[in-house]
Amino acid sequence: MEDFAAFSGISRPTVSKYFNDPNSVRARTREKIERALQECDYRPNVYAINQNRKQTRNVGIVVPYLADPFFAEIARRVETHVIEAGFLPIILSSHGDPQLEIDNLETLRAIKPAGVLLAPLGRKSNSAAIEDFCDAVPTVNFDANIEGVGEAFVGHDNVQATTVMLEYLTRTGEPPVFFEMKTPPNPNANKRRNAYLEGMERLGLTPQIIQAEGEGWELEEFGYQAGRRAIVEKSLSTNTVFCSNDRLAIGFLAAAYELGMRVGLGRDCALRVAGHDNHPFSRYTCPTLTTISHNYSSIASTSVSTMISIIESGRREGKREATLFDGELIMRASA
Amino acid sequence: MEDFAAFSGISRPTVSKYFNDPNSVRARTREKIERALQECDYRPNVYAINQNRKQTRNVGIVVPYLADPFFAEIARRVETHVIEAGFLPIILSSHGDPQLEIDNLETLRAIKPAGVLLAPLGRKSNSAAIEDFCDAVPTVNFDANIEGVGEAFVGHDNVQATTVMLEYLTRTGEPPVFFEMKTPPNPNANKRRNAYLEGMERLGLTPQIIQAEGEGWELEEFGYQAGRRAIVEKSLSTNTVFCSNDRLAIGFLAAAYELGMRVGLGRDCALRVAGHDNHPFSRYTCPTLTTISHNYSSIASTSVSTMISIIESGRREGKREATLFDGELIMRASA
DNA sequence: ATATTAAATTTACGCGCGTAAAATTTTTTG
DNA sequence: CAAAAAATTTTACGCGCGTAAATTTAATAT
Repeated sequence: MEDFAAFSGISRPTVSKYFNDPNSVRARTREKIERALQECDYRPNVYAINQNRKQTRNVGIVVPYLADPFFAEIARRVETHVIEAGFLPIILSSHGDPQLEIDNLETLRAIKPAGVLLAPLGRKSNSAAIEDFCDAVPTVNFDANIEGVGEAFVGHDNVQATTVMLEYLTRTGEPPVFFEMKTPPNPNANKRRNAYLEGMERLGLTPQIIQAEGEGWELEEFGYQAGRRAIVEKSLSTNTVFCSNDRLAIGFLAAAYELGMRVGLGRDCALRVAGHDNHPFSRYTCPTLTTISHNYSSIASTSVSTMISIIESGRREGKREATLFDGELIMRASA
Repeated sequence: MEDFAAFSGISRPTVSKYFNDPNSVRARTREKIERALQECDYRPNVYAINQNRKQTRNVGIVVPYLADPFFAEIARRVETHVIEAGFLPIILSSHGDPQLEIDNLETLRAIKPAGVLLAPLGRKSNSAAIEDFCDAVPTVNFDANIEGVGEAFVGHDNVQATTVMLEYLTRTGEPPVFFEMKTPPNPNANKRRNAYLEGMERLGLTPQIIQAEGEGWELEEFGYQAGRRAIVEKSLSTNTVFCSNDRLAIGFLAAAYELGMRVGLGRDCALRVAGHDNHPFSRYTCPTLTTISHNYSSIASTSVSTMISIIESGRREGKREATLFDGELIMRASA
């Protein structure tokens, strides 16, 4: 930088200031630096920068399972907002492994991020270790709410969304059976089940819940197995199935197809199937999947803007606010 | 580190040596440091480390589209190998955007990685900029081969794989029509088409190619549109469709389902559909998709080990070797 | 034009570590 | 046991930058 500053005819501290924020120097100075930059291909050393800055411009983004297109989609949107805010996003996936989740947070701690956006695994998360991390680094919790994690929570209103779908299904046909994991990986599933139960009670209907066995993130497989079983054993009390999430629904649809059960709205159909999440693949299932979409765009932008305001204000509020966005019914062919 | 070294009773240079490689210090010294470490929760500053090291332990991994489960899967495997080798993986996705691909390489350049594993976008890649990057950083090219990119290439043998599927399809029924993108995003598609054409000629059969229009990575959508059209207009000369990749096949299956065309092997089926890639979702399509799998595991491990050996030997070979792994036929219900 | 304000410069320090060389201690070998 | 080898310690430097304080220069307002 010394040499580059000499070359550009500007002092090193001013050049340093320029790289910190190009708009913080006079226009003529900026021009001179940028002209020199085009001839010199000099770039400041990030390690030296971050060693001396009080705060880095790194922002960590941790998701439970990046190979799931749902999380890939939300991570992509969050990443875009982080870049637009002038920060450097570092995306890490926990691959469904609680230990890796902690390792990821350790990795992040090492790079001293200005803030972190964390979508935790949920039930299996080591919440003590996560809280410990949140004490050290300003964190915004998103997607799966874990009390006490982070300065704020931004997510999907599972109760509203479940209720909307429940009303739609009951208005247009038989009331739904609820299909979910027996031991769901994250707390959203519990909120959805409870909303189903309360909704059915409110409507004066008898609820039925079918639970798929399985541990891990192979949700399509669990949905397929349990779906197949439910169909073969004729354990569904109505012709309508409301799956706790789209991945289970995808597995259920595969089972129904294999068993020759026609799924959809028509009179020739034996079954209606609905999902939840508006998974990127739900548009291409057979039949296309009726589901409820998260407000991906609002969740991503609010998560990031909340994070930025915490970073910039520098204050860690005592109150932890939870912001929920309504889901949107996506009517397709399956229900 | 000064303070921690004093606390542990070991000199700072030796502590530094320990963090560089715990096995490089005497066992008793190591024990003393690790005992101190349990009480002190000291951790070295990565920025100071990387500023002074001749080489970092960072390894960049760049994939064209992480929201595609295929790339998520391969990236996950590569990542695991990189961690096992004692390096820190940095995964970046180009999100299908050539400019972002270049930006990602710039980001990587800033962190001075020991090496980079690059799966390029392909046709749209700014190959001049990529070559420029490869001159500066030891790079291994994987998945999509672009001549001149990187020190080595590791990938899938598209010709062998296509040939195997072609033989399987012709032995078990009518010869396939080839279904692909009109302007495929990467060079693998061209290899597959050519292998199809050569294979058909060798078998004395008349090839037919149907091309889907579209730009970008919404392959299911393009497959759906073109598939629907081909079925409606009855432009398929046989009852068998060999899709250039599974995502197109997923779209094609959606079209066939919607139009009431039963897909599969049985006598009651009107159409056979095969894919290529063994996409993570191909197990859950309706019907399940017959396809050809990459040797994911070998491709990932060989990419990484090639990279490591280049890093450790320090030499940048003049010769650029290409390693191809055979595909494996995955027989499922669709063909 | 002068006074005021804003920006740039000069000078200097220190971040936390890697690393090198020489001196010392400890371990291994014969 | 002495000699050789290996590991550690001591001492010292510098990486490339952020940043602070005091000073000088340039831009703006009166």
